[in-house]
Amino acid sequence: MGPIIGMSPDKKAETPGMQEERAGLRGVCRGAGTLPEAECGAASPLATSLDRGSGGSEDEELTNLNWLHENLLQNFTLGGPGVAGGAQPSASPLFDIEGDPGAPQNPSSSSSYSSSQRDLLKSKPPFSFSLLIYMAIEQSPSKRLPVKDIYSWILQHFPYFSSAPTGWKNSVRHNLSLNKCFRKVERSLGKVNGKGSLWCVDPEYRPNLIQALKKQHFPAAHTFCTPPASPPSASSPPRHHFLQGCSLKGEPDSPLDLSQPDLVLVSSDPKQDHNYSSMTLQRCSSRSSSSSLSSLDEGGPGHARPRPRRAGSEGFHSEEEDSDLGDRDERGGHSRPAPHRPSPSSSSVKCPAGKRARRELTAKPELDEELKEAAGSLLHLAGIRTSMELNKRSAKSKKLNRK
DNA sequence: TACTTGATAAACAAAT
DNA sequence: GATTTGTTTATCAAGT
Repeated sequence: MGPIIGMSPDKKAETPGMQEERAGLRGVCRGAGTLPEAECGAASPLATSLDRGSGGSEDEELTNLNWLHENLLQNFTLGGPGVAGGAQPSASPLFDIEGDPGAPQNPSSSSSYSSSQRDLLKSKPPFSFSLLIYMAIEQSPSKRLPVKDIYSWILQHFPYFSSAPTGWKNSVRHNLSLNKCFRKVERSLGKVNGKGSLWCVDPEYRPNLIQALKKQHFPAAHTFCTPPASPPSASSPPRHHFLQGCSLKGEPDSPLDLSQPDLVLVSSDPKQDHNYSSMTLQRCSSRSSSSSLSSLDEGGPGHARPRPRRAGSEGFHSEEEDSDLGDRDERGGHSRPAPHRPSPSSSSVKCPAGKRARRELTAKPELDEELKEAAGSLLHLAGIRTSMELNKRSAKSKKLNRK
């Protein structure tokens, strides 16, 4: 996905107002989208272009993702009751960031938001479907949702889809099926209501998803900034209502702890923001063309190497893990078949049954805790590593820009 | 140019 | 039988 928009030209045409919105938001983002040093923490060695301040070029302004933050902020602070699937925004750090239910968090209903900002809500979300799904799932109390509720969540938070052709649902299902980050779990026994299974996030990939999410959301590298010791200053722009709250709340191991935007490296380089390939973190194996984060553990294009053992996915793990090797190696390590070319060996390569079997295993809560810890550790390590790496790149691109 | 990634469309099967 | 869900394949655009 390209930066900011990431949609095909025809899709650009679908949202003709985007450019104006972006232009309009530039002003907004200047004020609300940048990270004050104080918030990021002066001690952070990972300051990025956003933090570098207003010295950025016009081009940088156009390409920076601050407006995404705005969008995200707005979308995630939309909150509101009645999220399908039991997702309860108000109970989520994403929605009730500061634990203040009374806080005005609904920009769409707030007159303080410009029409362009509201329009932005109706523009195509700058998140891949994987991330949307991830957010939806993680927003649910049980961390698992049926497809239908994933639809609902997306619809509710990204009104763009309400008017979009229904193909997006197909894409959602497609992503769920193909993206290893998501796993299917059976509905709890006795609960026969509803079709299909529940979907949850594979803890193993949670850090990857979080990182990808952060990369899209928070280009400013406030990586590993410690949570602010003091409450947000009154001068903080609206955006920080989200961010600060995020960093204030936060159990370290909380899944999709967007309440910790600082935990994961974020590159300020727009060119990197959507470049999952730049991630050095353990990554999802490629499962398909549309598997987001799909090359996370590829080790390189076309590398059919054994996947690293899981750092802790026992929640979904079983003896099937053995077949999982085969499964994932076959599907992931196999890498993606050459584009536009049917894979002749697909019958021997694919192992949907194995995946199904694995997916049907339900997570064990006690193990899930371990997974969360493991994920947290991974996330931490990965964040440090990638941030340093990306900082290098950032410096490099800076050099190039000067030339 | 080749490759990766994400989006989209479509077809199909199974479940409800 | 219609709809929903899940899987798979193919194609395209954009970025590297």
